[in-house]
Amino acid sequence: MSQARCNYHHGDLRNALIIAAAELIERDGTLDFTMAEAAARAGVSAAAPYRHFTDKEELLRAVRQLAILGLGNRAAKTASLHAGGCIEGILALGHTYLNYAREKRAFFSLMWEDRGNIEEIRENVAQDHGGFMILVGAVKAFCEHNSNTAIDGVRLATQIWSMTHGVATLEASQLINLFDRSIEPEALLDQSVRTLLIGATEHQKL
Amino acid sequence: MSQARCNYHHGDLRNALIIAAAELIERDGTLDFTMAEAAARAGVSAAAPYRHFTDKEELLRAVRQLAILGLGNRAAKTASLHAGGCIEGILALGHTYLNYAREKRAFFSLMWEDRGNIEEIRENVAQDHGGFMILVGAVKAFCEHNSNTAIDGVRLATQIWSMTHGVATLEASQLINLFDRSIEPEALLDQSVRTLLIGATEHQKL
DNA sequence: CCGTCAATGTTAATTGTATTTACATTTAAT
DNA sequence: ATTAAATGTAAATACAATTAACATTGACGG
Repeated sequence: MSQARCNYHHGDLRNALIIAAAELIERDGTLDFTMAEAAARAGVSAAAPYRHFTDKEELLRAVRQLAILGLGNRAAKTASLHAGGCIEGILALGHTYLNYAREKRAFFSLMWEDRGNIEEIRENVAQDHGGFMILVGAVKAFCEHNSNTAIDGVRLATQIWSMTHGVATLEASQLINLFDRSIEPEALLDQSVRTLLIGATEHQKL
Repeated sequence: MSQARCNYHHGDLRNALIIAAAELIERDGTLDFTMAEAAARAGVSAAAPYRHFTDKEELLRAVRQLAILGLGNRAAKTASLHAGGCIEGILALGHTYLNYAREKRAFFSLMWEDRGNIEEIRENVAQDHGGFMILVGAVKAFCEHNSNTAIDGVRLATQIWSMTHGVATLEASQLINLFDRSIEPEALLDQSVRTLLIGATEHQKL
């Protein structure tokens, strides 16, 4: 049943198509694979995908979910490697994000790409919850370790996410070091995040 | 000569097409206008555009330049309204960026969108020079006013750009306040930028 | 002023890809 | 076993980009 195609029916075409699409995106580094290509890769005819997705958009959205999940998983793995509350864990999450943007450029951009359905993106990102919540957890732990309970963890995490997202997107477009070749994205990000964290706790002390 | 179409020849079709495309993008909020639509809006046949652009990509790139220029102009205007060296001027530049991302969502995303030609984006952004350099100028002035000449202005400006870009892109996707409805993008950005600026000068003092 | 070329338009293909239609095969439930 | 729902297939369709073949215009040398 969950076997590959025996005969006429595929058995798990929906997922096979998502994977095929992901592979094509990965291979070409763009989102413009054709439905027929994805179908062929899954071993079915060009029209078959329409039994599972109303259109290419919907398939793309499914791949997007996969991409978001993928980043969330990496984040979880990274978080597990660091003691709670230490600044290094937070920095490592940033590196994970940055590396994902580099290694999976097409997926990364797909995640945020507006195909006229922003609500969809919000749902996906919120649904996952994993990625961002992992960061929130790490930030809150850091604040506690620094006797700072007044500043809101979600707010500080949002600042850090924004910073990281900015560096990652600019880096993905090879713009981050456009005006200064010597800038290294991770170093720049680390320094910025440190400043944000320390700044947050210092303001607290005032 | 630079008049609108008298008869057969348009006179300035290239620019007319860029403007038509920009209008369509603005109107629909997406990049998927058709060449025929743009051509019709410029009052010519569907094939005419190909005398001026090898393909839709090239037209899109021209619009991108326009978009980058547009942001640069806004930044220049903003900068002119503030005394050099004051932190408010830098914050105002951030607001300008953020507003551009909101008001011209499709243009804004077009600026960074990878259509397989990243080098092109780099050239456009570098060429303009205006936008980023305005920020660098403001940051350097701030550093001087704070007797801080050791930290590199370009580097600090890159941090601020990244932060701003992150907030702007997340806001454009309506994600910035996904986990905390009460977050206001400008306030979050202001706070972050202040922290980065102050952090930079304080580290300097150590 | 006239003839010719290059530039720029036009209309009518051509092509590639998404999507739909009409029909076929399976599966699953009664 | 029979039949309805699900899932495939092959053969249209529809649309948008792009190209081809032909037309008009303006500039320029004679």
